[in-house]
Amino acid sequence: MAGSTSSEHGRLIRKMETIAVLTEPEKAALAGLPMRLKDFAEDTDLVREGDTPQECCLILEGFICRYKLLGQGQRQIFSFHLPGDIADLQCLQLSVMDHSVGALVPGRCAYIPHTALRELTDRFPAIAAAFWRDILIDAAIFREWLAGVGRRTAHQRIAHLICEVCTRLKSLKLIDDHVFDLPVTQAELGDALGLSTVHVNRVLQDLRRAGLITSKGRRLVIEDWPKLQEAGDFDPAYLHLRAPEGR
Amino acid sequence: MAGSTSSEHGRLIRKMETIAVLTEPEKAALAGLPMRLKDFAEDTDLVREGDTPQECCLILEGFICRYKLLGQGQRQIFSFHLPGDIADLQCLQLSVMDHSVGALVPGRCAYIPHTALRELTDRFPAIAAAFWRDILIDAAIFREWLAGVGRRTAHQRIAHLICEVCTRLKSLKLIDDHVFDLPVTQAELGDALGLSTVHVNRVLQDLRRAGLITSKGRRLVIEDWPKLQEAGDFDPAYLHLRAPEGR
DNA sequence: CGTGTTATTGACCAACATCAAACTTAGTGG
DNA sequence: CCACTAAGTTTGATGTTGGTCAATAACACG
Repeated sequence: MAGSTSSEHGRLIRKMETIAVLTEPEKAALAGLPMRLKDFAEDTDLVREGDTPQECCLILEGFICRYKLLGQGQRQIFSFHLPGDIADLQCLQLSVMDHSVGALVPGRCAYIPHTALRELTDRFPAIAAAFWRDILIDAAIFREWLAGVGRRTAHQRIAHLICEVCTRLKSLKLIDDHVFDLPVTQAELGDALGLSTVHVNRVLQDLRRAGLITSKGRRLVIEDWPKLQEAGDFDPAYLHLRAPEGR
Repeated sequence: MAGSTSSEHGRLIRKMETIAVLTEPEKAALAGLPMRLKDFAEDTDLVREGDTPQECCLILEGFICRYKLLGQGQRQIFSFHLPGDIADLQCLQLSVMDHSVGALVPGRCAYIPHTALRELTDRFPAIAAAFWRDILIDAAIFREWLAGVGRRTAHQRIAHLICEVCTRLKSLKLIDDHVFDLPVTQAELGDALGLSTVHVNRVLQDLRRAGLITSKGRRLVIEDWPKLQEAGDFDPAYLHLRAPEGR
């Protein structure tokens, strides 16, 4: 815990700052958190339904999702997570996982012992509050997805998701324009949005044809943000971002 | 804070006990919470999207839901709440509401000032933890609904919801068999499950014809729990109930 | 260059939506 | 106790979104 902060801890601190204002001692405490680093391959489960983990999993690099397999072998993806997110913060309070956390691309994460996190939240109520906020924002995103899958058309859902990911990347300062990687297959998009792969493909083509987006490989460019936002009925209020996060 | 506990506070304590073990001092503190009682009529909003409440709303009597209106005038219901639930616990941390809380039938609630709740959570970490747990369970229910709307058929979704409500009522000891009131119109069921009213109606008829349920008015009887549970792909694990809650 | 994964296409189909009307039920007031 | 009314439920006919299946084309990688 010298003066310098590792890039791993920096990721976490930057993320925390998108949801709360941190004092120097709080940042220092975060920077002192013990971390067990781990590289992971594509399609690895970082945590699995039924597990009772003793550590939380901070994403450092990559793109991961939370999901559950249903009775008939179908999959529902609940959320995507970006570097800086702690994907299983919930297991601090709910010991047994009711869903899994899986990597969509190779990446790197840091396991942080529950004991260290508990000590941190005991010493710094502001950090506890920030975690609490984070979990609530998580839930707000579930609600928004629920609204999408329940009541929005396939076109709206896909446009909405693209807007959401872009907005979150910007708030984390991982990008500053409307160009980013969406390292997700169309099948995975379907599992997140409650659509078939084929339909995802067709809708994406529509959005491209309409000039709202372009994409080569996983690189995605939002060509017309206002129209995409409108097409997706997207209002970022539910993300509860601290800073105004621009269009 | 005499020895006796009002029935209002009792409701809250009973609910809290479904998610955590409480000591006597903790129960006493809950019993001492200031409450502003209010009766409400059907179709009233108790809290509205965009509000920044200074009180939380504890349900004492009735059946309420959280919902959001979407761009095209459609409605998505996110959750149903039973007596004992604090429907907008989240506004303790996220000041502005991103959705509304509405009454489906006349009932009664108690508004509890945020200040009192904050003082409580400061003094009793176990209560803070219980609130935290409650919010996480809330999120788990959103995920389960998301999985339903995304990947389950209309028949599964409806069966699943009936199982869920019954299970939660039992955990709150508001019923002890498989008979209960579901004071919700078919239109409202549709808004919760992402279905049209007409389709809800037809599926309910199917479930009745198959002998899984019967209903007269809002009174619903689960005639064949094992089959209904199977039809709904229902596994109560996601509710994270403390006590084993019956078959 | 193969080889496996992902994207794209086409033909066809099913689940569920929409629209509109009729029927029930539960209140309400006389 | 009986009309009257409004809300909710049920039914039928018809339409559409999006699913399924199966084949082909594009890539990415060793």
